Amino acid sequence: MASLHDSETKVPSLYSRKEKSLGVLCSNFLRLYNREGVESIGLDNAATQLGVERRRIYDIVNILESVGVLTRKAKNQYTWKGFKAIPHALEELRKQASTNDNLKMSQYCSFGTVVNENDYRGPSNSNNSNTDSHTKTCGSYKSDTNRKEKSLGLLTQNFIKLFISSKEDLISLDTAATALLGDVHDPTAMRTKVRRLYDIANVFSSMDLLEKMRHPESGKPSFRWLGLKGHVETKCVPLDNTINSKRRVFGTDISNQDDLKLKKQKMECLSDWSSKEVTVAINGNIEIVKVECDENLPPLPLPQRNSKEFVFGPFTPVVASGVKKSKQGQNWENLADTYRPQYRNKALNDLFGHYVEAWKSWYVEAAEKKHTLAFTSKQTQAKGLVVDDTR
DNA sequence: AACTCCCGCCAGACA
DNA sequence: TGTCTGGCGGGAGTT
Repeated sequence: MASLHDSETKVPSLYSRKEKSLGVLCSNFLRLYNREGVESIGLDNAATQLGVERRRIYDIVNILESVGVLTRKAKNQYTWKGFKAIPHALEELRKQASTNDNLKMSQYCSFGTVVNENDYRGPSNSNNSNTDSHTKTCGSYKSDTNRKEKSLGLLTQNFIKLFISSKEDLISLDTAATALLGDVHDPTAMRTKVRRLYDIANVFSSMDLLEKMRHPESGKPSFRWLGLKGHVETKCVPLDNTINSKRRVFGTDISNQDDLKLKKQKMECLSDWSSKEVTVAINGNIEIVKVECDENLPPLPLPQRNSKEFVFGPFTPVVASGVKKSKQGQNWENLADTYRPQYRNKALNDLFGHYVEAWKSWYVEAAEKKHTLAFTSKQTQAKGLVVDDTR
């Protein structure tokens, strides 16, 4: 019996699963709050503004909190710290990963014992004394600890630590789940853990902290840690070839050299985040550029305000190949004809392409009409002359 | 078929 | 007791 939910009877709906993804939600969240003047975030407000359920906001907030982007202030209230807080949070994680006695750094770390009441004081408080309500007094501590051990925030931090301390550059979520679960061989637990890792990975991917690709050997979907520096470099696509972007197309291969280079970067990400200079690709050349890394660190999802070379955020267009920086007196019509920004966001790219095509066809149509009009007016003029002639 | 991950139930914490 | 928080896994969409 066909139901309304049968695919055959489904009207082409406007519903898009992708539009509801945590990654997209995170991008929207950051666009909403990652700007000057934002200090406090209300969860209700966020949910309303973004048009999503509160439950989804908790997911985003917990993940962002674990990398220091915001901190819990009170019930329903968070303090916006911004991306400038990420370096410090990651440095803390790196320290924890390197000093924690419980960490067993074999091929992958076992994080099953990372958490104890001393280690985990809530996602964001690696740097504070934590008077937060997350820290409970003895009464509910035992049961709470168990809950905390499984929290998304902690899982996020351990996930990051896994990348930091792992010898592997690419880690599949299965591998990560196994490492994070310890010796548990429960398929249900595995599936649950992988689900959560997908959530985290989507958020980090949208922030360009993480990159998804296929493992060259196993062919399995895997993730590569980019970090902030990787982020900056990833954003700066060599102008001579957009395909050379560090952001690979899903499933493409990685050369060993790339692997080595990026692995090196991975560690540099953590030590150099406070650096005032970063390496960027400008017009195909690698250049050192000064940046304000602290309070003036450019907001991630917003287009760069000062530098033309920096490209931040998933919606920022990437300069197409062969297009040099605009010179004075440039032929803008030619530029419009040859230059099409390559939006990283496929939807935007498609949309832009659509508008370009529409504009072109409109232009052609208009030109034709103009031509026809001129032609017919000439004809009528000529006819008029003829008529006059016949008069 | 495997991968991906949205969605919302529901239990525990909190006011 | 009502509300907030968020772990969890079913199952639908995507590849």
